[in-house]
Amino acid sequence: MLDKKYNHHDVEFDKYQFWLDNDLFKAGDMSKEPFCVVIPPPNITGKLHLGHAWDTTLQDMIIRYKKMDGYDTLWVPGMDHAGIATQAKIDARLRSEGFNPRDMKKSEWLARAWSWKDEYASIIRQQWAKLGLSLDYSRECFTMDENLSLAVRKVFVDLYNKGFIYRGERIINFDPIAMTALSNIEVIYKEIEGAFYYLKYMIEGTNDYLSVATTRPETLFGDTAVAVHPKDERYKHLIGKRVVLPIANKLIPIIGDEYVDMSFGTGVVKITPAHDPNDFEVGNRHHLDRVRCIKADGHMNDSALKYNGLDRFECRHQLVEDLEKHGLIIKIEKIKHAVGHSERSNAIVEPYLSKQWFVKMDELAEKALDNQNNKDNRVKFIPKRFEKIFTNWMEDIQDWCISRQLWWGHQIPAWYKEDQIYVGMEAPTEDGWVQDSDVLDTWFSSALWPFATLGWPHNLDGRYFPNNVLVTGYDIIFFWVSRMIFQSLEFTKQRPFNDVLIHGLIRDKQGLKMTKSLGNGVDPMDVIEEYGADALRFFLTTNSSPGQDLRYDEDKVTSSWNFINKLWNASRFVLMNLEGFKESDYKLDNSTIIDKWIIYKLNETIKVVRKHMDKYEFNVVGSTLYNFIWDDFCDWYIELSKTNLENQTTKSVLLYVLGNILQLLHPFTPYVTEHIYQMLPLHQKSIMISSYPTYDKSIKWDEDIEKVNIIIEIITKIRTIKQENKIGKDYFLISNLNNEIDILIKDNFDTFNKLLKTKFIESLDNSYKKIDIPFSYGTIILGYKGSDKEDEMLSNLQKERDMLLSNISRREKLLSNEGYINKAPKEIVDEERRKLEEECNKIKFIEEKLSEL
RNA sequence: GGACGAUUAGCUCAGUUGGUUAGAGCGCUACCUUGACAGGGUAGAGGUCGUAGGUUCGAAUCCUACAUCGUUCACCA
Repeated sequence: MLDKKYNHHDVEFDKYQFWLDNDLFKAGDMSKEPFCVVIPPPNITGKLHLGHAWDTTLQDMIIRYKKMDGYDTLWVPGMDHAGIATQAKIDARLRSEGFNPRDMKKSEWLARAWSWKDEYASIIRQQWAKLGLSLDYSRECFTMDENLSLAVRKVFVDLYNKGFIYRGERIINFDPIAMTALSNIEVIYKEIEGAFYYLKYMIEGTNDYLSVATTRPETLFGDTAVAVHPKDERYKHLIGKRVVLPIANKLIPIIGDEYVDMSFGTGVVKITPAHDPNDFEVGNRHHLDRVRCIKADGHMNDSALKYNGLDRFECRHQLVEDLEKHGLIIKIEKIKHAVGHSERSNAIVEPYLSKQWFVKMDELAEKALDNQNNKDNRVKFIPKRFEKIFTNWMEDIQDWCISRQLWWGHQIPAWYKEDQIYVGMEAPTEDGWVQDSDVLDTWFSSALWPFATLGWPHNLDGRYFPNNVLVTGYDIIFFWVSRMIFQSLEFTKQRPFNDVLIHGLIRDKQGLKMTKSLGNGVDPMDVIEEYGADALRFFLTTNSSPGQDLRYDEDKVTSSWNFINKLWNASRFVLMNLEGFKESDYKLDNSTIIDKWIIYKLNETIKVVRKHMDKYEFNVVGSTLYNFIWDDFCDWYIELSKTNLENQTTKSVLLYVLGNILQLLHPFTPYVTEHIYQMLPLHQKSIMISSYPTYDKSIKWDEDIEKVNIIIEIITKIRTIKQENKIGKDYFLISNLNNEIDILIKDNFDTFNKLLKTKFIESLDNSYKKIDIPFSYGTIILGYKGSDKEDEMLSNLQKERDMLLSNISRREKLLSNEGYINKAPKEIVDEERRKLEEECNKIKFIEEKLSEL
C-alpha cells in the first residue's frame, strides 16, 4: 500500500540503481529499429545548471518514449574538455594554491588537468543520475579520448590536404588575459563609454594639419599611413604627400583608398595595419609596413617609445595628456561604441597580427547550404524558424580561426623544421621536427561529436548514424550545430542528425538570464532535493512552447509537485480497492456506461499525446495529461466509480486506466510512475519495458458516452443552482416526467445520490419549496426546506434565457449565411445546428417556467 | 541598420494547418472535516487577445504598417 503522502525522497532514492542494475539504459537489441541521440557534452568546468537539466530532460523524454514504443534506443553520454574555460579554472585553482601555472612543466600541469577532469566528470555523472537520465554509460565519451583525438587529427589532416585548412598571418582577436587567439564568434560586442580623439597630423613642410579621429590613440605608433577617399575634394590634392606622426615624429604617407567613408568623422583615417583588420586590408593594397606597437599581453612594446611596457589603457591615458600638452588634440568627443570582449575572460579583445591556423569556410559552407535543398538529407530544424538563422549565418561566414595558445586541448598535428611544415597523423620520423605547440579550438572537436562518438573514423556504427535528433539551445547554433553539419557532410557525406530540436534559455523569475555575476542561478540539485526530479522535470518540459525561453518559477514547480501528489493519491485509491485482486479477476467486458466513458476518454487522450510527442510539443502533451488525469479520471471517474466498487469490471477499469496513465506519463516523471507501476497487481519488471499505450481505432463515440456527459452536466448544473441559491444539505430532487432523462436518472440513482449527496424521489409534499431546473431534454425539480427563493429563481431563469436568446440569434444568423453554409466544413456546420436545436429545446422549458412564476 | 521573437485574465504562460462562447497554473471570492488527496473538493469572478488598416462567410491565428520590450548579426576609423 502507498503511504498517505507522496514523498519524493522515498520514491526516487533507489530507482536509478534499479534501472542500471537491470541494464535498462543499454542499447543493442538488434531485433528492433534503432533510435539514437547523443548528449550535447557538458563542459567539465563545473556543475550542471538548470539549462542542462532542461536540455537533458527533453532528450530523456524522447528516449524513454521511443524505448517504450519499441525502439532500440541509444543515448550516448559524454563531456567536453572545453579548452579555454577549463584551463582558466584549473589555473585559478593552481594560483589559489600558490602556483604560477605557466611556470609549471607542461606535463605536470596536464596531470593536474586530468585529475580535474575526473573530479568534475564524476560530479556530472551524479547529477545525471539524480535527474534520472537513461544514458548508456557503456558508450560514454570524452572529447579528448583516444578515438576522438584520432578523429580530430584525421579531420585536420584531411582538411589540410584538401586545402581547407591553412596557416597564415592575419589580424585575429586575441584575448590578453587568457593569452590566446579567439574565433570571431567568441567575441562579444558590448556598448561601452569611449571617446573620439581628434588628433593633429601635421602635413610635412607646412603649418597645416589633417584632423584624424580615432578611438584608440595608443595605436598611432603602429600607423604607417593616413588614408583619404580618392575623390574627396577636400583632400585629394594631398595624396602622395606625407604627414608627421604625432609624438613619434615619423613621416608617413597620405594615401587614397575607397575604404574611407567621406561622410564619417573628418574623412581622414589613420592606417594601422598591425592592429586593425580593415587597416590590414588597406595596408595590403598599398604595400604598407605592418608595425606592431602592442604585445599579446596588452602592453606596449618598444615601438611605443617612452610608453614601452605600459598597459595599453594606461598608455592611452598618458599619451593623451602628452598630446594635449603639445597642442596636438583638437577635441575629444565622448561616444558610446561597441567594443569586443572575450566570451570567456571578458577581457577587451585586442586585434592582433599573428600567425594562426584557419579553416577556409566558403566551400564548406556552400555545401552545407546546398544540402538544405536536398530533401533526403536536409537537417530539419524544429521550430522551423531556426533554419533561417543557420542559413543566414552560413551565407555570410568568415574563415574560422582554430588555433589556440593553450595547453588543454588537441595539439595541432603540424610539425616544423626550419621553414618546412609537415602535417600528418603522426610525427615525422626524422630528427629535428618540432610540433606546433598550439591546440585546436574546442568546437573543432565538438563538431565531430555525432559521428566520432559512434566509432568514426575506424568503424562508424551506421546503425545509429545519422542520429535521429539533436536537442540543444539556440545559443549554440553557430558554435556547434552549424559546425557539426558541415563537418559531418564533409566526412560522412551524411547529415549528422535528422532533426534538431532547439529550445530556449532558462531565465530567472524576473526574466533575466541566469548568470554567475548576477548570482541568480538556481542549482537543479537544490530543486530536486526540495521537490524531486519528477516535479522539476514536469515543470521544465511543460511550461513553454518549442523555441521559447523559460522562466524558472518555484510556484510552478510546486504545482508540478501537487500534480504528482494528486496522481499518487488517485493511485492510492485504486490500490486500496484492488487488495487481493488476481489476474483472473481482470476483465473489461460487461462494463458500465461510466467505464466505457473513461476508456473512451483515455483512448482520445492517447491519440493526442502521441501526435504531440511525435512533434516534440511536450507542453501540449503535458496539459493534455494533466487535464485527463485530474479532471476526467480523478474528479469524475473515480467519484463516479465509488458506487460500483464491488464490481470486478470497475476494478479492472481502474487498474487499466491507471496503468495507461503511468505509461503515458513515464517519460515526464520516470520515478513516480515506475514506483506506482510496480505496485500494480499486474505488471512487468519495469515500466520502461512495458509498451507505450496505443490508440485503438475501434473505440468509437456512442450514445452511452453521451449519456455520461449528460450525467455530468446534470450534476454540475444542480450544484451550481444549489450554490447560487444558497441551498443547504436539506434538499431533494424529483424527476417524474417519464422522458429520456428520467430513465437515465433511474438507471443511475446511486450515482446521483452519492455525488449530489441527496436523494431522487418520486414526489414531495408541500412543505418544500421547489425550483425547476431546465435541461435541453427535460426538467428536474429541486425541492428544499427554507425561505422562498422565487426572486433568485426568476433572475436565474431570466439570465439564462437572455444568454440562450443571444446565442440562438447568433447561431441563426450564422446558419442563414450562405457563405458560411457553403464554405465552412460540414462537421462544424452540423455541430452548430445541433447546438441550436439543443438551445431551442432548452428555452422552451425556460419560457414555460417563467410563465408559471 | 538587418533579421528574429514577444505583446492574450492581477502574475507566469498555452492556444495544435483560420471555425464563431479564448484555456491552464498561481492568485482572488463563496461554500465544504464527502469513506484517495485540506499541498484537497465544489461553484464562481476576471480577457473588446499591443494599435490601425486589410483579406475572409468567419481572424488571437493570415497580410500590411506602426508602437513597446527583448534577442541576435553587422557595424565607420
